[in-house]
Amino acid sequence: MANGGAIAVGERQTVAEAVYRALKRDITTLRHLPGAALTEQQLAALYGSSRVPVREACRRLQQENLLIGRPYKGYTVSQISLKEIGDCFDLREALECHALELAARRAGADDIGRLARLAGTGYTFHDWESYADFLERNFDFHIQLASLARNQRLLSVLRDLLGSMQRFFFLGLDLGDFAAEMRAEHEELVQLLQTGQAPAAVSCLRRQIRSSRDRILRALIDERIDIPVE
Amino acid sequence: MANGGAIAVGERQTVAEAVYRALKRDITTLRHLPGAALTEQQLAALYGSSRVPVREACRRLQQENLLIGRPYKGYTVSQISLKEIGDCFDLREALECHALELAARRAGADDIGRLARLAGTGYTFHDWESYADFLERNFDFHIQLASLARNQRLLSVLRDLLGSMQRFFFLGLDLGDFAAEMRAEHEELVQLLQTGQAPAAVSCLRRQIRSSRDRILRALIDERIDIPVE
DNA sequence: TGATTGATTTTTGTATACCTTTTGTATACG
DNA sequence: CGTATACAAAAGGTATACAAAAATCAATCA
Repeated sequence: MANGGAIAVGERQTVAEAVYRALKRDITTLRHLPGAALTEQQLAALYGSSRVPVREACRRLQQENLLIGRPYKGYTVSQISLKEIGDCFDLREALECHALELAARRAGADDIGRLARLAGTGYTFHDWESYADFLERNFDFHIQLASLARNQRLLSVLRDLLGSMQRFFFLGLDLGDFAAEMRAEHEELVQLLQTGQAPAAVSCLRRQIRSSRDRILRALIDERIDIPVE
Repeated sequence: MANGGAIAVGERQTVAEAVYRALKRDITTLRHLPGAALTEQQLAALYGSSRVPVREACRRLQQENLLIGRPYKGYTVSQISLKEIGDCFDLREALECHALELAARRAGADDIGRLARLAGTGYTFHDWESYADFLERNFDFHIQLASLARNQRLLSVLRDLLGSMQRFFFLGLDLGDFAAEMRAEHEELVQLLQTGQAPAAVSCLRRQIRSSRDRILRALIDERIDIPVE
């Protein structure tokens, strides 16, 4: 389930919320490419509303670092740079590993069971539709993992961070078939948690996050995708 | 905030930005108490604008966890609970300590010098005006510290987090005179950094953050301030 | 020829009016 | 007496119109 923001599940669907979701989806699935220039009017026409809900959506995405708005100039989809990928993964590692350390002390067996059910997901290589689906499940897995720590604030920060990193993964998925690899990683992690090996689980997670970063970077280099260093 | 809400020189100031700053200041200085109900109309009248800029400010503060808004219902100033204080300090410790570990590897001498200049600040006990000033400088100190890590994303997350924690400190300052203590802590930290003792600096920072949390919690208990557990 | 200035255009910023949703209340009905 | 329903009040949600700021471009002057 997407619900990327800190919004309650049963929330009423307002136009602003719909535009936010649609725009975020189009950014993370690279329909709006990094660096693309967007104006409120264009977006209002594209998503079929007036400027007001569009504006609200843009402001939210701006705060999530997916859009950059400049006064009286319009919005630009954030660039993906090597440095930004590195920064995000570094922060992610710190947050998730810390969460997992807490989780090992606080989580119950049923919590871990719920996690296990989210672990076994994959995707079909070159099936563009299945990417979005997989990324959503992968997102849920990591959020569920972090929620074991029972720290709402940490969870909300991680939600935003992972949300803004989705498009990195989207880039990576199409450049190599990692479905089996990632699935195995998830299951290994769950196994370690279920058998109570907390420190091993943390270093396992750390290893996985780093290899996830390296997969993306390697794929970018191999395919000669040209993205700015900084 | 440092200049009492006056317009910074050379800085672009829209009405929405002004309302945002003013409202945030009034929330962090406890002029709007936790749990207070606010409506867009009230705020528009209070800050002298129409509902549109107020709305934008409220959305930003909502995303920063200072306001809670429910569709068609209005806004509520976020409650301060013991659990939330704990969560925030825990997250802060993870973020700042991680930043400091990176900083020790990446910072130059001039960076640390800039930090040293921000360390030596205090406040006057029971001088309400000096609290806001001190908190602003303290904020700058910790942001400057984290910026040594050269991770923009981490910095931006920490900014939001510390911003939403300001009112905790505001509560704490009025309940005890910690000016000298905090100043000494800052200077000890700078000293360790200048002499290149990275691991000692990290554990020093960790100790300081925990004692900051304990000061606040102890003050709340001593003064029999009644805040919800969760 | 180059720079400067002023009009024009583009785009966001703000105010206002109106719509939708929610909630509370009063009244009628079982 | 309780419940249901309808209506009204309150609040945010949305659309539209207009203002203000910034960029652009052309015309003019040194």
